[in-house]
Amino acid sequence: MARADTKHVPALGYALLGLLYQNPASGYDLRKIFSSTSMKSYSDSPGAIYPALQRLEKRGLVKGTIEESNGLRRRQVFHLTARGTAELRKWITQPIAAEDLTRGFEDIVLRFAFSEQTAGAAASLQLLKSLQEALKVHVAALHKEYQASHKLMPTSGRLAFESGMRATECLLDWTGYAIATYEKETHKKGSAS
Amino acid sequence: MARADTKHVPALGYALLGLLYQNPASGYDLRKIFSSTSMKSYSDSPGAIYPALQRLEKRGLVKGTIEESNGLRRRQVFHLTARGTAELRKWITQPIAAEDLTRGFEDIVLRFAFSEQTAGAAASLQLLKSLQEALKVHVAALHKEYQASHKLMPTSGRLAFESGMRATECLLDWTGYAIATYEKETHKKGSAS
DNA sequence: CGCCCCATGTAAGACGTTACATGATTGA
DNA sequence: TCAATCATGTAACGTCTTACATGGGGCG
Repeated sequence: MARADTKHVPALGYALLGLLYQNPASGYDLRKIFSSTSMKSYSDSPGAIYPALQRLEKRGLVKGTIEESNGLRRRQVFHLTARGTAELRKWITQPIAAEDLTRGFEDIVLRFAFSEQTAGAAASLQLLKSLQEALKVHVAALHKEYQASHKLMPTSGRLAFESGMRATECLLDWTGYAIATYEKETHKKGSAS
Repeated sequence: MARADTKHVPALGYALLGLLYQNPASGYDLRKIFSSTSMKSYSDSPGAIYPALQRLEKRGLVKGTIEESNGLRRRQVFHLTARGTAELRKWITQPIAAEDLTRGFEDIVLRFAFSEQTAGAAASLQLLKSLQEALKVHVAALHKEYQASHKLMPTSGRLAFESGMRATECLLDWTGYAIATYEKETHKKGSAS
């Protein structure tokens, strides 16, 4: 049994963990999820998924069980181990750092997507609020940089910069909407109990 | 001199080409641009940039000239070759495919950012219109998928999906704004000439 | 002298891409 | 029988990350 804590797990690994938390699945099932749903940002190629599952198994985060019964070729169905659940939860509930925003928002949105089932609605809400604060800071920094440099840029460069600002502001708006959605739900539950 | 046409150039390579088109620069200069401006999505680590420059030079897309004169350690300043300019222009002006939208929009925005200086305002406008059409199709597909699956998702999953839709719609809005900006400029120039 | 900035580079390892290989079953 | 689908895997290759190495110059 290998240690799971020291080594870095890449984004694809967490995507797999999150899906396996919902239902146990084979590599082939997971590939189909990536290729058929809008999770196309993750690779559905066998050369990515099967080695990734092997690594997760080596680290003790998932466990595969061979399913010989059915008529077709043997299938190996993976499910999360306790360590896998813990690792997933740790990834999701960790506080949002400024660096998390520098290279795209996909990882954070993925964390949020899995948060409710894995760590509960309270954790989802906390994640959203943390993200909202981080985004406010980030948007302010972008505006500052824009003020300083927009006059020096060609039109296409300036517009490209604006596209990044708009995308960030759009996500910030979304956090407000998502927080409102969660607070409404919590309120309903609160009044019902 | 190696052939430049057959092999794939990664995103970092194009980012370097685009920056070097604007001004010749050393690896260190380029690293500073990546680390200090909002182009932080590209790696500023020496282990990424120096090998990338070597590869570009091997392919004949850039040429480095050593600058021994100044007091400090030797600097190697790179500039684009004719082939490098051609490759950059080819990358920027190629039509937008549906797959270009599946994994984030960063590459396309980068293409647009460099388009005006490299290929002219007409090319920028064409790129925007092509992007606008592709995004319309993509947004429609996302809506369709949402209709089909949103009832089955937990709240956080549904909201995460919505965040992706909003981001895409936001970029679509931006294309409209950017096109208007360019058409206004063209109009000005047109009436002035 | 020690430390930081300039400036370039390499080595080990991890990860993803592409392409290929294998093998069973179903259906035209 | 040929193709497609199910299902798993490997090998070669390219690239990125992390960490280390080097070496000159200025400054306290």
